[in-house]
Amino acid sequence: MGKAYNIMSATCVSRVVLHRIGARWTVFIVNALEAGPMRFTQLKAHIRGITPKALTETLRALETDGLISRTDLGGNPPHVEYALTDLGRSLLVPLRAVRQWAETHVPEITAARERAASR
Amino acid sequence: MGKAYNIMSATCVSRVVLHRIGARWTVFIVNALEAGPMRFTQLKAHIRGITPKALTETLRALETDGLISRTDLGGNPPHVEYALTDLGRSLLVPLRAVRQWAETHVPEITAARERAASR
DNA sequence: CAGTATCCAAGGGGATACTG
DNA sequence: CAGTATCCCCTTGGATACTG
Repeated sequence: MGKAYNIMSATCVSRVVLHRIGARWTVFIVNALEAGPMRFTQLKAHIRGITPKALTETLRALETDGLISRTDLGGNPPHVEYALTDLGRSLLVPLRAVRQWAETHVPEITAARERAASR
Repeated sequence: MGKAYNIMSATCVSRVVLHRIGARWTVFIVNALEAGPMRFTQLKAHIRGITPKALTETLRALETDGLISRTDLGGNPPHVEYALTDLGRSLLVPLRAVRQWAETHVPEITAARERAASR
């Protein structure tokens, strides 16, 4: 790993990033926001199966790390918009690399699993 | 996402890959094996803090997906070697992209967290 | 609309001890 | 050496209902 960071540390940022990316809903949200800002309910509708609780938690986590922004436009009924920050948008690059890899190697992974299952 | 795969599916391979990468010990093992094959105890010593249970589980999972190979060389005491497969080695590429991103953006993430914490 | 509040189940992961 | 076997905790995440 990079000499400046200790990958074994629980607080190592690489680790945290990996973990956040691997979290249940992160990529869905980041991906949804790639097209532009979205409101809470829009996201909930777009990401089928997510509960408000999970959506809130993931949004807060992403906001904490500066990957998305939350803008309260006030009014009644409320109007809140979530958007990718520049930092969040830059994350799309490595994310695409992973997805690319995953899609390229689906056959190999599937084959490996079937081999493992039939044993 | 790629048109051929349904990312919302629980069994979507992209999802599983992300999850596996994000798992606690995966990157440690993959990274350790980059230098060459290793034995169980070598890995355990190299990856400080890992318990035999966690090591076994992660190795099995990686083997199931065809990312590493397990070779029993027999004998007594036993001699088992783990190595990256070609597939596993290819995973190093997107993994490096993520790490690169993480290390590049450490300052921004840290700053965002401190901003979030002081509120 | 944009969330909170609860409750609950599953399992990931750690600590420790033991074995073929 | 290369694992198993337990036990236990605690976080993640789902379901459901409610609110300013």
